[in-house]
Amino acid sequence: MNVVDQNLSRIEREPLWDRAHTQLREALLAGRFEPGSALVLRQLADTFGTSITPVRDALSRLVAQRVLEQGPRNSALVPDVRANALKDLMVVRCELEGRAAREAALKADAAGLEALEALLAEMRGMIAKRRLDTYLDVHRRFHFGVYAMSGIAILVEMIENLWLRCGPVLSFVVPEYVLSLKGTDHHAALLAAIRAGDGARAEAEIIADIEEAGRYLLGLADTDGRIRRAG
Amino acid sequence: MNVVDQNLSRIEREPLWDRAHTQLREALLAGRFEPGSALVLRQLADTFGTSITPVRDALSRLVAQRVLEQGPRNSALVPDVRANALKDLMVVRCELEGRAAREAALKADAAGLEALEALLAEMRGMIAKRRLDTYLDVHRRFHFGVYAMSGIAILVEMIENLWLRCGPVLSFVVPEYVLSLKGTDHHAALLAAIRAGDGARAEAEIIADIEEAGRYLLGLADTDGRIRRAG
DNA sequence: TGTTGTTATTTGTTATAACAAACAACATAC
DNA sequence: GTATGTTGTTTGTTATAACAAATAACAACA
Repeated sequence: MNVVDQNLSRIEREPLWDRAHTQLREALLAGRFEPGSALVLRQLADTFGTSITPVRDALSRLVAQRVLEQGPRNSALVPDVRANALKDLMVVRCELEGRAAREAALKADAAGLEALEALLAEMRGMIAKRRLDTYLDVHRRFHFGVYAMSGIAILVEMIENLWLRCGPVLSFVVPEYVLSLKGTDHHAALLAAIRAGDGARAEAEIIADIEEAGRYLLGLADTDGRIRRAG
Repeated sequence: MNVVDQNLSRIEREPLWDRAHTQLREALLAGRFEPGSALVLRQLADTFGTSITPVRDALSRLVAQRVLEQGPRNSALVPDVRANALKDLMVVRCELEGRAAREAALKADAAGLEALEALLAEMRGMIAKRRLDTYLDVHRRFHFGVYAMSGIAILVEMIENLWLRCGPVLSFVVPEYVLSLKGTDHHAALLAAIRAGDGARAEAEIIADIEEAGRYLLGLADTDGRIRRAG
């Protein structure tokens, strides 16, 4: 078997548990599962059209990654991120993403800066055109573009995990929030700081960005600490 | 079935995959697997006396936690932590453990401080009596005692993962290293800073502790970046 | 000698069935 | 009426077999 065939078969023969893993992750992020509800093996197997084996595999991985919670009887629960948990997640995010931004400022190269600039412009365009559904995606690429610039793979990986654990809550920042931001564009300031090689300022900007969004989300919480979509 | 029986059955009926997961984790930490080697399902199933199903479950969880690496054909590989990877791990450890120490200084209570003091004394005693095999265990309890004091569960959990990912390398700090430390006792200084409520100093001490051990381990690396036991 | 094709073995993946604990609904006894 | 026991259902766990891809060993051929 030659190299071409190898690549072909590698693409078309993605394991079923991998597919299930990805689909579950996306559904989580999109908020298609009710927080606190249990994910049932046979039920998911039906919707995926597979046996329970790959589903069980995907769920156990998700639980191991703390993306899902472990309920009684080793069942997998959709995490319900309350105000308290979100606050803790934000603390760790500030710490890790702050460090990543600081490192990025030290290691920035021309090509990387240009790519980030393009993403920033794209974000601006989407806000201007009110394309808020796709804004989040570009926003995510911008953030992780910065983190990847740190050159520390483990750091990026752990930040990805944190974003996943914030769950659908992260998507709540649109649409109201983004539009309400007039003066402070932390993203632009972050990029400027990185370009200037100013690690401390880059860290401060990303932390400001995270904390601002965090305060907004926490403001959405009711007395139980449950966070509801603003729209 | 009454409550007593429930608890009994809950204890004696730990899932097989959980057992395998724990045993594999401990073996990893103890360095009983050769770095870079593949963990084979049927082989491990034989040694555990089970079918491959629970073993597969345990391995997939370990890979999801990044404690094991994912090799070709979705096989699970024993990670071989080289100098480069260790350096990155240390960066993230400094960031997270530094923050945890800082928070601990703000939230310390009398009972917790007393417990930490006892652990510190125990560590001193073990060094004095050259009981270096059990030293590491107390050392670990001291560190995580501090982190737990932060009150941020997510932070503690992520630090645990980092320690696991450092793998057997962490155990290399004994015996030579600990005995070579004369003047600087970062652990005592850390505890003093926490007692004084001085978060910045607590963070500085834990970072110094991590970086000192890191420098020692990096000094053990050969030209390939492979780290070998000093003893 | 070096390359190629074939076969046997290894090894992860998936479906399936048997199983056991937990849960819910319902009936029975006091 | 409340408590208790029974039964059926749900649901995660485990063993097993069939499967497919990769690898290794080896034979055949140029």
